[in-house]
Formats: sequence, C-alpha cells, structure tokens
Amino acid sequence: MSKVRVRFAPSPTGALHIGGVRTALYNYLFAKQNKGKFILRIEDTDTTRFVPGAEQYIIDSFNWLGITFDEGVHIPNDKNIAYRQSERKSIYKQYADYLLEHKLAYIAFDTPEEIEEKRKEVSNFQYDASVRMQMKNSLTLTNEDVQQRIASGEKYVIRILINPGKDIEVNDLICGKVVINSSILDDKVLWKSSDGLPTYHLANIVDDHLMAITHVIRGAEWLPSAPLHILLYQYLGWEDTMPQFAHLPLILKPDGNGKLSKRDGERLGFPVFPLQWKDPKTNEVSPGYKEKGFLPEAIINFLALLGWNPGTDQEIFSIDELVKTFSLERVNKSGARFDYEKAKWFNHIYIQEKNNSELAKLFHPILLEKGIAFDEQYLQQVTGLIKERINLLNDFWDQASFFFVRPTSYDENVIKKRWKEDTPIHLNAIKQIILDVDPFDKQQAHDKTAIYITEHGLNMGQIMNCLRLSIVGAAKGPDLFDIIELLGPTETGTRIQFAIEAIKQL
RNA sequence: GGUCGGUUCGUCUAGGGGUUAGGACAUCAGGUUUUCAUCCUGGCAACAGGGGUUCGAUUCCCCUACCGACUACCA
Repeated sequence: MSKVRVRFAPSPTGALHIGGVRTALYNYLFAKQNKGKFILRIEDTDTTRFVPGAEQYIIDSFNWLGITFDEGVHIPNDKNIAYRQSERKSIYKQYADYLLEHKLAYIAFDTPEEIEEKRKEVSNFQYDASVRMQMKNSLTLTNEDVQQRIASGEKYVIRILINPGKDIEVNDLICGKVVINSSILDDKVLWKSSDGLPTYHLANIVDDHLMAITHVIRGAEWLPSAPLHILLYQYLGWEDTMPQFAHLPLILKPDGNGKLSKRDGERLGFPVFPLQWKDPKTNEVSPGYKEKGFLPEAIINFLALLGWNPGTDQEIFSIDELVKTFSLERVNKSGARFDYEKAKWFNHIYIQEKNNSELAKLFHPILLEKGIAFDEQYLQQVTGLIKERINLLNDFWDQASFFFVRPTSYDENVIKKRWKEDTPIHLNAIKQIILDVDPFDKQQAHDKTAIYITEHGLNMGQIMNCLRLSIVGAAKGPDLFDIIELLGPTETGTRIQFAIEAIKQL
C-alpha cells in the first residue's frame, strides 16, 4: 500500500470552527499513526467569500493546538508546489477540457439568473439529464454557435455530464457501503469562465490526485457529494489511485437541534473557536478557547473523544497515546452533542498534571494584565496551593487574588453569621500570637491559635472564619495557615488590623 | 419534497441473541477539609415505538416516528 497522505483543506472564509479542529485532529492522528504525511491545503476558489486573515488564523490556531503539518501553505518546499488553490489556478482548466473532449462534460451558457428563474418556476428544479436538452449548452447549440458565444466573451460554465440510472457505491471507512443512484445527482458546475477558477468539486479531486492523497477524512456533510467525486475520479481515469473516504459525524448543538454553530457559543456562553477571532467585516470579536483559559492538550483530548472512543474506560490520553490508539473503525456514525462542562473537566485534569513552575508561567499574562508585580518563587507557591481549585486558567485571579492584593471588601454573609461584638478582641490576640511565633512556623502558629480559642471557650468555626475573612475577604481559599505562611506574619497582622477597622465602620 | 445517514442514562459513550446493560461528565446525598473548592464513597438515571425471526431480542430483519446532513456558478 502506498504511503499514507492525508490533508485538511479549509476554506479561508472565517475562523476555524471547533468541528474543523476535530477533523484536522483525526487526520493528524491517522497520518502520524501510519507514519504518513499531513497536508494543509487552502481551498480559496470562492473569491467572493474570501476573508482576509482567515488563513493566518487557521495556521495560528494549529500552532497553538500543537497540530503540525508536513506540507502546506505555511511550509516552504523546494519543488515549488502551491498549496493554495488560487495559486494553482492554471492547473485545473486542462482537466475540465479533458472531460469536455471525452464528452463527459459540456459547456453551458445559462446565466445564474436564468437558472434562478427556473428554480422558481419548477419545483425541485435540477440541472440534470431530464432538463439539459432544454437548456443553453453545447449539447443543444451548434458548435459554431458555441464557439461564437465564447469568442464574444459570453460567460459560461463547464458542467459534468451525469448519466442517470446508475448506482454509485461509496465504500466509506466509517459509514460502510453507501449506494446512491446517479439520477439524483445534478450536472454540477466544475469550472466557471467568469473567474477562470474551478469549483470545489473539481479543484478538490484534481488536488487530491496530484497531491497523492490516500485517505479523505472529512465531515459528514460531504457524504452526499461523495458519489460525484467518485464519478470524477472515474471520468478522469484515476479510479485506481482514488483515495479512501471516511466521513466524520457532525458535532451538534448542546441543546436543541442541528449542528453546532457560532451562535450557539454566544447564546450558551462558550467559545467555538480555538483562538479569539475578530471578523474583519463586522469587527465582531468572538472568544477563543485559549483566551478562556483552556490548555491545548485538554481541547485535543476532549475533541478526540467526541465521536471516537478506544473501547476501554480510559479517558485521559496524551497526544502520543492518541496517535497509538486512534482508529477510524472506532469512530461513531452518529453526531455528538457538544458538552462544554466535559471540556472544562478535561481542562481541570490537565491543569493538575502540570507542575507548579509550568503552570505559574501560564498565569503570567493574567498578573501582567492586572499590573501586579510578583516574585516567581512566590507565584509558584501560590500556584501549588490553588491549582486543584481551578478549571480554567482564567479562574486563577478569582482563587488567588488575595495572595497579591489585600481584600477590599468582606463577605457580608460571613460577617452576619460569624462576626460578633468581641471578635476584634480575639482577632487582635491571635494577631499577636502569630506575630510572636518568631521565626514563623505554620504548625506552631496554628496550634497556639487553637489553644487560645479553646482556652477562652470560643467557637472554633466562628473565630477561624473571622480570621479567614479578615485575611482573604471571604469564606474561601486554601488552608488558612498555608495562606498566612505565604503572606508572612507582618502582612497577616496588617490585614487583621485593616479588617477590624473596616468592619467596625459597617 | 427528494436522497442518504442516524437513534443505549440529561450529555459523551461501552456492550451485544441469555449481562444486576458498564464507564465518564453533569446532578443529588454522605465523608474529608473547623471555609470554599478539590478529593473520596454512594445514589438517581438509558436500549425511540411497532411488527417479525428465535426457546429467548436492547442486540438480527422490516416498518413507523423522530433527528440530522445534502439538495448553489459555497465550501
């Protein structure tokens, strides 16, 4: 068997959708597993939908995710091969001409408006065998007429000629054998003279052939056009090297019906793009997983399991393990609903797996943004204390702000429930106890505080919570004496003082 | 409308002619942490419906329902 070569071929019409990321991931895993090549090809044959910056966004996204390519638009190659279809423009026409010569395609002059009109007149109008002899094309017009129209600059398209009544088999690696009758296919436009560019169908088949693609792994929305593609391989005489197809199930909305869309993310409050994306036309900004505080490894793991499973109970997979374990055979046929909660759970797991110094680095941007000066050693210690309490990197500030700034407010519920008239007296006493442990020792400070509380016949929960309140500002956070140790006795004393003053005012 | 595909806990899924239908997320309850979160333990919770085939169907076959994709000079 020839060497595995697969491709991811997005259209630069906007940000890379999470479903596209999964498609690319499965291609990547398949390529790596088979020691094959993974190619990034940009399918920009629709000039009207081209969005500047989209291609770079796609590349940036894969860089962040750690999904790498062997060939592609962003990788220089010495053979001077173009991986952007707009730059391969000159390649396609000859294949359309070949089809024309062999009477497997024909020239059609019907304008988009005329066809639109037909669609209004006739319900379920389809440009196919049933109507093509009533249309303006090289099948109905004389050769001279056709030549003259072309010479005079009349716009035309080249359509594939599909003979009705033939069963076409798609042997899909995931869906199995799917049989479709050619009668339901229309004579699809392959090439248009208006811009000299092929449509998706032609460009895709020509490029896959020229790039020696062995497996086409793509979204299930392509399954209905697979028969057309197979026909094209046959027409062009490339049947023996035709790639194998694998159509991936769709990613569905978390609620309701239909496939996941950008709007669902906005509506339900989660990203659908890897990186933040600013639409150059509308200036609308959509959040990305990165900005939300996700780790790329977590996204990869989550996406890998959305539509595929190893057949075991294992859920946590490194990318290397995925490369080893992944198989197209175990990809599901049915669509999978997107589950943001589970994505967050994966992220939580991956955060725990990082060591403190790695993780601390990921918090730098947050502190920088807040304008907080910090000591790396200190940050790493804080990280160690709070890491198990967060799901997203962005939860950091919520869980750790008090390590860097004094509380500016105190949780009213805690005050109401715990703060008594004599609380300040006892807190002052405890403050002194902590200050007196010199050099400071966490265990000693704790024990002496506990002794004080029992000796005075006080309620442990009440006093400890008030102490926490004055240091943290709320009833949350890691072990109180761990916090005190990091903050230091002096800062702790100051905070107790501040809290007593502030709460007195209330 | 037509073509194709799909349907196991709320969600992702395992399983497969005889199982207490398993796991994970979410959720609920206990425990730990004198806080909150984590963590641990446990609970709730599913084979879309109807016909076959069979001693026996969630599993195989057919039909129905529902869901989805596609049906462009878009990809």
